[in-house]
Amino acid sequence: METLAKQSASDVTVCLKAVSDSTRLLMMKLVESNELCVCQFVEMFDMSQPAISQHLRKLKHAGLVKENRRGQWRFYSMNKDSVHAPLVHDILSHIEDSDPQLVALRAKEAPVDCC
Amino acid sequence: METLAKQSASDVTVCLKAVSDSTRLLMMKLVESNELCVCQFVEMFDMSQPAISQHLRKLKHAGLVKENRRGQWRFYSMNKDSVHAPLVHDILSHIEDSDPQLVALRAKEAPVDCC
DNA sequence: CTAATAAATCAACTTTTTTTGATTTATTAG
DNA sequence: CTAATAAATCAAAAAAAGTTGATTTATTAG
Repeated sequence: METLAKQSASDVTVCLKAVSDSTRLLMMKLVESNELCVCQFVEMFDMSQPAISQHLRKLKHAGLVKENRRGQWRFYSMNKDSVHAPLVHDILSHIEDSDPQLVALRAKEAPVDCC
Repeated sequence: METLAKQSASDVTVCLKAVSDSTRLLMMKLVESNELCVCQFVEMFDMSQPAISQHLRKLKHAGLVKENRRGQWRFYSMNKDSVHAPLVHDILSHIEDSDPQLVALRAKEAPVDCC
């Protein structure tokens, strides 16, 4: 539990709304330690590209992830400078590493040039 | 941050969905230290009785609150025995006590026989 | 320049969530 | 028992969120 950097209830709500969807919650868990590109998310979650982009847009809008363009790819990683970062970190710490969904996703992690 | 009692990602999602609404998030904050009845919530949030009941139903369904009947009133308080309790506690700890919405709600806290 | 690829955006559609008004259930007081 | 009050439930309406297919933008490779 982060004791510093408390936020307003409405800021906390913004963060919770961004993360209260299982796709986006898992995205945050994956991106906590990794940088992933859109095409990798598409492969891992087996979802359409626009659907993945919309989820990433929500996370980016809430300031939870940052975008990094390299070549034709856009990489996403956790924005550790966000006001929400301590809260997100706390939330993610409640997910067990042995979680079956998470394990399955990581097993499907393809190389960047997957697409 | 609770280090014990980790949960599956889908359990965490259930908890986050319950709490990712500003009314319900504030309800949890109020109920963390207090026991409140439906009519008090109605007064404080200035919402219809069925709307309040539906929010409480969601929180109860997720196991976040427990109901206590006394006379014609039903009191709600945080369910500290829930698997989600440590996560909820962590989330609530990110809300500043000086939060204007929270302060306004507490100022409106009426006695139990308000209705 | 042209073709190919990655990913954003957009509008339409679908699904889920929230709110409302009406009704029902349950408890208390007379 | 009857009247009054608290709060749940229900079905319908409204609002918000998620998904899809098509299109656009941008970058890279030839």
